[in-house]
Amino acid sequence: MELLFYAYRDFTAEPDAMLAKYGFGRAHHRVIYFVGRNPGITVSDLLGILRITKQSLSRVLSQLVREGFITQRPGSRDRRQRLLELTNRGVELERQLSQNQRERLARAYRQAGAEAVEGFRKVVTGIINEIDRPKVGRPIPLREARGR
Amino acid sequence: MELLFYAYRDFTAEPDAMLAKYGFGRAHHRVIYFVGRNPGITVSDLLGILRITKQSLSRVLSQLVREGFITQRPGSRDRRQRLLELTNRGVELERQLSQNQRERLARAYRQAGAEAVEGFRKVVTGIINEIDRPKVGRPIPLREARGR
DNA sequence: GCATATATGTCAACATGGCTGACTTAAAAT
DNA sequence: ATTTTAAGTCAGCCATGTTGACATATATGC
Repeated sequence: MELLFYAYRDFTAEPDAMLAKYGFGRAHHRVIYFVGRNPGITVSDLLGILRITKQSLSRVLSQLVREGFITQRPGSRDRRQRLLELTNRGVELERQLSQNQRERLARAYRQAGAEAVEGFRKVVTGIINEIDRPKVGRPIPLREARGR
Repeated sequence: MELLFYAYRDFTAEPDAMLAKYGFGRAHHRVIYFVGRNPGITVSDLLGILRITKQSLSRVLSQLVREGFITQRPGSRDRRQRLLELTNRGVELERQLSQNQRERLARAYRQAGAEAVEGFRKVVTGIINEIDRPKVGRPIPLREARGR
């Protein structure tokens, strides 16, 4: 428990500081990250990942759209949906924000060795609620292709 | 990065829900947890772990003291200090809150196996800032014994 | 085709837990 | 005697979560 607290504290500290320069917070980072990983994701799928209310998401998402980091386009199969994607600017910001975290992980992996990384992934996956484990590490299937 | 997000999200969800019944939040949990792990810790050491301002800490700490979960007593060597300890009530709440997390970790450990756990600990430790790694897993040395 | 359900968004109000800045008190250190 | 340190307080701000109520467009089902 202690390990996880410290790790999360240090894992988020530097991106948080960078985000502050844009007037953004950690919530913006999460949205950018998951939209980047799942181009074309729907609002409701994003809500399901973040587990926040749509009112909370709306605040940060509309800011990101307004400032040109994310675009919305209607779904072709279901035109109620607004599929989300990063703009070039969004991709750039994502890259910048994650760089620190990637480097931090890369260092930790290098020091610990491949076998330890394997164990790390196993345990961390085991901490996640069983229902959500299958979707980790894979992009959310596009609703476009999912049918209804 | 994704793994860590999901794991932390699910790791904190249930304690958060329990805390809400007491009118407490995650910040209270952190204080209770670290005071429980480090009986007699000083306010400034606690601030150093949590990395928040004393004004932020004060809000939750004084609530916990007022409601009888934590006691303060002056340091014997340095009487400016207020050493923090859980009351019986505090211990009980800590136990309750952490039970979920301990069980979750125990399940993950059991499924992953001892070797994976070893790797998990190595990698997570590597994620933590180097400067703080030594103190993880050990109680903070009491200032009483540390001298000044 | 009409009724209902769904995807998304919006307004308003509130709570939690961060923050800064300014200032106080008591005790320790020099 | 002066300065530094440990702790606390007051006030106000900001980010990000919440609930509840309601609006709009589109899809779906009978």
